[in-house]
Parts: sequence; structure tokens; C-alpha cells
Amino acid sequence: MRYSQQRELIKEIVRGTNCHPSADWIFNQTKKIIPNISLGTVYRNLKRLEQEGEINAIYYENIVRYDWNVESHDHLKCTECGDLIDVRFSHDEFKSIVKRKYKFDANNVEVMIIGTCNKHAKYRINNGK
Amino acid sequence: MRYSQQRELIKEIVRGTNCHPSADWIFNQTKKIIPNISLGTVYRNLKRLEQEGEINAIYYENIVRYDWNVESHDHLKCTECGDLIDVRFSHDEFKSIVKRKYKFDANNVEVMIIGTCNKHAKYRINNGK
DNA sequence: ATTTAAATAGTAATGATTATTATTATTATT
DNA sequence: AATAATAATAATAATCATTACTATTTAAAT
Repeated sequence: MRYSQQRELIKEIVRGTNCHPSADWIFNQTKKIIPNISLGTVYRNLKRLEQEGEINAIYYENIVRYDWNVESHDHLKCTECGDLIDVRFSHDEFKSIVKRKYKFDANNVEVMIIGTCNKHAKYRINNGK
Repeated sequence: MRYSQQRELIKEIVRGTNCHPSADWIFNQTKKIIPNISLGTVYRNLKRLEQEGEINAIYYENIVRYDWNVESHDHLKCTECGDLIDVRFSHDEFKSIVKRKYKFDANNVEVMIIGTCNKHAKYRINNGK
């Protein structure tokens, strides 16, 4: 694969944030450095980087989000602020259950936990200092 | 809510299949009965039926799929044929872990297991009769 | 039967993503 | 270093799922 400064920048941006950004957010960041970069370039390179295992893609709802964390992991999605939070569960039990009961060969398990994160707790208990 | 034959038909169609259909598939089925039904009507009613808990929506990738099964459950997605298969796991452990470690209140857990279903097994072992 | 408002059909608009194409830039070759 | 070959880009159009809009129809209350 041939070098391109656009692709390097895109990779750097994804690796430099914990916010699980969308293509559009990444596009806006890249424009600050390369003002005439094209949105198609961002999409093409994100897909490419994902295929090569350089970054991770999260497919949930109608938007693809990207993640520098390429290790197998799961997410908490807060319905109040939309944030995604990385978590890690073992999937071995799921894999062995579906193999045994359904003869289904699992490559990947994606767990999305929907709820509200600690920023939005309604009733805080004051335990004193 | 006022009666409409369109909505009744849509509900019947979703409840009458195990194929986790998209809005477009449902639209094509309804057209066989009500030829001039509108795609917007299908989308509007699917959303409505979901909000009322009459049917279930599955948000994965860039398409919404519907399911008559409104009990909490999970899915196996076959990358060969695209089929979704219903499975049921307990989510209690996940919920208690994220509550304890992240102070995250989980309402819902969605597990999607990606792999290949038994229809596509390459090497069948013949154990004899 | 008349009225009222909810629901529809038909169509336009939106938002995310992908495809197309002429131009530009990287890398290999002379 | 100049040239050639071709991969990658910018700019734009197209696509696909979904939502919004609006005039008309229809269920149901009076």
C-alpha cells in the first residue's frame, strides 16, 4: 500500500481520542490540518484501516463508530449523553454454548449494554467524607 | 389509538415470520394485500408498534430488523447467509459487573454473535448411524 | 348524517455511505 | 534527476434506509 498523508492523519486522529468518533467527526478534525480533504477519502481510509486491523469499527444503530482499541471488547452505551464506554467481558461461555446447542461457529461476540452512566445518577448518596 | 387495517396487517406480518424482516421486506408483503400502501406508513407503524411493546426492533449495522419476540433475547448472525437466530442468555452477571465497576445502570443488554451457522459447516464428521 | 382529528398515500427531503472520474502524487524505472 | 506507471485523492453524483410534509381519506364521536 502506498503512503498517503491523509491516511496517516486519519489513523493518528482515531488513535488520539477515546470518544469513539464517527466518520463525520473525524472528517471535521482532518479538515483542520488538511483543509481540502474529501469526505470520501475519510470513509475510504477508515474502511481500509479497519480491514487491516489498524483500527476497530463498531456497528450499532445507523452509524459506524471507530475505536483505536483493536482488542476484543464490549461497550456500554449511555442513553443520556450518547457516550460509549469500553468494557471487557469473556465471551468463551457464549461461544461454547452456541457451538454445542446450535452448531454455530462464533468468530466474534459484540455486547452492547444500554443504560445510563454515572454522570447522570439521579439520587446521590452522601456517605460523608 | 385509532384502528387502521394497515397497522393490523403490519403487526400480523411481523408476527407471522421468524426471518427478522426489514421494513422493506414487510412493505413488499403488505403490498400483496393492500397494493397502494405507502412505505412511510410501514415505517411509521413499525416504530409505533415497537414503542408500544407489540414487536421488537433489532438495531445492528445500518438496518433495523423486526422481531415478534418481545422477550429479552440475543442473536446469532451468520455471515454466510445473513440469517439471524434467536438465542437466550442471562445478562444478570453483566448488569451487576457494570453497576459495581462503572456505576452504570443497565436497562438492556444486546448480544450479537457473529459467525457461521450449521448450514455452512465445511467438514461434516460422519459418526455412522 | 355531520363533524373532528387521526392515519394514510404520495412525494420530497435527509443523513450516512458508496461510486465515479478527472486530476494529483507516490514510487519504480530509465 | 526526468519519466512512466498507477495508486490515491478531491469533487461530485448516486444510493439506500429512513423521516418529514401535505393534501386527502377514514375511523369514530356527536
